Order: sequence, then structure tokens, then C-alpha cells
Amino acid sequence: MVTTTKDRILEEAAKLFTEKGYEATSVQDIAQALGLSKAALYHHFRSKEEILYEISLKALWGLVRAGEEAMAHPDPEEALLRFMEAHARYFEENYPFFVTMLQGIKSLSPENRAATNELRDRHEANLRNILRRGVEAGAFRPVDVALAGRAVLSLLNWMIRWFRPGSPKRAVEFARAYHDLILRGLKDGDPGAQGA
Amino acid sequence: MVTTTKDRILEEAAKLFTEKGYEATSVQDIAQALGLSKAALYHHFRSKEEILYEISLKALWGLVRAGEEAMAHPDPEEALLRFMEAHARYFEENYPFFVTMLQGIKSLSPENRAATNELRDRHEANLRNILRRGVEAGAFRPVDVALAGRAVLSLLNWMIRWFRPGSPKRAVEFARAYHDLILRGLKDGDPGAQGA
DNA sequence: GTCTATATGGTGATAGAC
DNA sequence: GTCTATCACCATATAGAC
Repeated sequence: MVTTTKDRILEEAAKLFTEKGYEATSVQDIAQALGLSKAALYHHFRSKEEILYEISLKALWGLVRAGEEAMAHPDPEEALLRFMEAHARYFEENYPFFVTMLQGIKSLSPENRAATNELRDRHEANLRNILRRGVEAGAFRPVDVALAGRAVLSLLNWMIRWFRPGSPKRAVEFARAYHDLILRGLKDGDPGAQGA
Repeated sequence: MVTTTKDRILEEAAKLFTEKGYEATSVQDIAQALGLSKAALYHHFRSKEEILYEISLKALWGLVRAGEEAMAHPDPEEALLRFMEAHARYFEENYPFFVTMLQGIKSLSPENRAATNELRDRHEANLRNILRRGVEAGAFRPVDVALAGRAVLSLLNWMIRWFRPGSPKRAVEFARAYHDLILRGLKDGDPGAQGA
């Protein structure tokens, strides 16, 4: 598993895009961080946007794959938990790629954005399938699965706004807490184990 | 209620920042959209960042005020509903200001960001107060109010990523659906009224 | 309060040598 | 596959006239 120059560029670019944002990061910034010239970068990528696109695609493919492994579990409640854990774990373990993907999509050209949207939609469709199975099996209330799916992704994706890697509590632990919250709600009579 | 040139600049800038992002929008873009010269803008604002800062402050003040009116209701469950409705309504009715604030904060200087963070934290503290009151009154389970508050804000704030103003369904309706979901959860025995 | 003109420097991207 | 040098352009911001 050698690391090619191309991969090193993607890693460093994702890190900088995450820290400063895609538009605020120059090709010069990336080259300098790697000890390369700008021209060297343009040997590996045709444009700055192509770097962003490759980062986004990689992140989305990994996310979709992680979600599809998780959703295989037959029990809907357990499948939902695993899906949420997988999403959070992938987020934390691929932090720069994930964050760049999630906040860089609006900077992509229409063609490239269409490709990323397809993967994003597939991930969301997978989540809805879990919810639909759960409703049909009677494990969940007859909720609007589009709305509930959006809610779950909101909880998980908003983590890019407050979670920082290296924090004592892992992202996957927050995913579990969210799973508990979204399953039982605020009003559930069962006292539960969480304190304030 | 006359509209000053300064206000017109803020309105137009917020619109463009929302559409293209702060970094990708030039002062030239704003001036051109208003039929003014760049120099005219610099008569009203000392820098591009000052425009972003004033937009963000206005949006946050309005949001905090809306939340504080809503949280006054004595019943925690109703206060939470009103808080969520107020947040969503403010979002939709002040769409460009709200979106610019929420996605422009990372472009602010440390000093300006500290000022906006204070207001953001106050809004979140208000939400936690509602939740704490509910837990103490027995209306809610003994949940982690920090986690639950973050969850509620995740649901509401992530709306900037999928909700578009002018859609047939109002933002406040999604807020009500989220309130129902977060209160009862996915597993609650009560069948409820929402279909798939 | 708005204009034209300009200062100053960075941007994405390329040419061509090695 | 990497370099130096450069192109053409646009950025934020300011000077000074009206």
C-alpha cells in the first residue's frame, strides 16, 4: 500500500479545504504544504475542481459502502443503529474527505454535482429502506419515512459543525445516543439511563 | 420605513452570498447587482467582511428574539414546539440573511466570530432551558439536555441544505413534524396520523 | 454619496526546459 | 514527473474629483 503523489495531493487538499474552505484555499496553498510547485499539481489534475471532485467521490463511495454493509442486518432497529454508527464512524475516520465532500458540493460544476448527488441519493434511499422495513414489520410507527430519514441524516451530518476529531467522546457514541433519542423520543415513559 | 442604501447593500449581498457563497461572491458582483460602483459600497462598509458580519449579526439577533418570545410559554412541550416553529419561520422569512449567517461564520475574523458565537450560544442555551424545565417537570424523560438541544438544532439548521423558499410546504410545517418525531420517537405505540 | 481610475497582489492555469 | 517563468485575469481596497 504505497501512497502515490496523487493520493498525497488529495489528502493534503482535503485537509486544507476542511480548514479554510474550498474557495479560500488556493492551488498554491496545497502545493506549498506538499513542498511541490503548482505546475506539479497540474500534472496530476486538470483543475482545482477536479481535486475537489475526486475527494467528494471517494468520500461518497466509502460512505455508501459502509451504509450498505450496516443495513444488511435483518432487524430494522438494529439495522438503523448500525447504519447510524457506520455513518458516524466513517465521518470521523475520514474526517477531511467527509467534510470536504459535504461542504464542497456546491462548488462543483453541474455535471460533477449530478454524479455526487446520485451517490448521496443512494445513501439516503438506503436509509429510507431500513425505515420502511421497520414500519412494515411494526418495529416503528407508521412515520413518513422521507421525513424520518431526513431527520436522521440531519443529526449525523450536522456533526461536521460541532464535532472535532480527537475529542474524548467518539462520533460513534453520539450516533448511538441519537439513535436512542430518535427511537424513544423525549416523552417515552421508560426512564432510561442517561442523566443530564 | 424607508430602505436606505446600506440596507439595500445588505439585502443584495445576503442574496448573492446565499446563492454562490461568501468567498465566491466578489464586491464587484454586489455592486453590479445594485447598479453601483465598488467604491460606493466602500463608502458604506469598510470591508467585504463587515458586510458579512452585519448580515450575520442581524440574522442572529432576530433569531434569538424569536426564540425568546416562543420559550415564554409555561408548558415545556408547547414551548419547545413554539421555539422550533419560530426558528423555522424566521429561517424561511429571512432566508438569505439566515443562510448567509449559518454558512458564513467560518469566514469571519476571530473577533467578529466571537461576537456571533455569543448569540448562537445564547440561542442554544435558551433551547436547553426549555428542555431542562421539561425534564424537571416530568414532561420529558431525563435526557441529556445538551445532546437533545443539539439534536433539535441539527434538525432545524440542516434545513438550509434541502429546503427552498417558495416550496408548497412551509418550513414551519416541517418544524411541527420534527417536533412530533422528536417527542414521540420512532417506536412510540400510538399510531399517529402521518402516512408514508 | 457616487463616480472613474488605479494601486497592489493573488488567482487558476499553461509553456517549455530538464 | 517536477521545475521556473509567465499569461491573462480578477480580487480587495483606496485616491481624489464632482
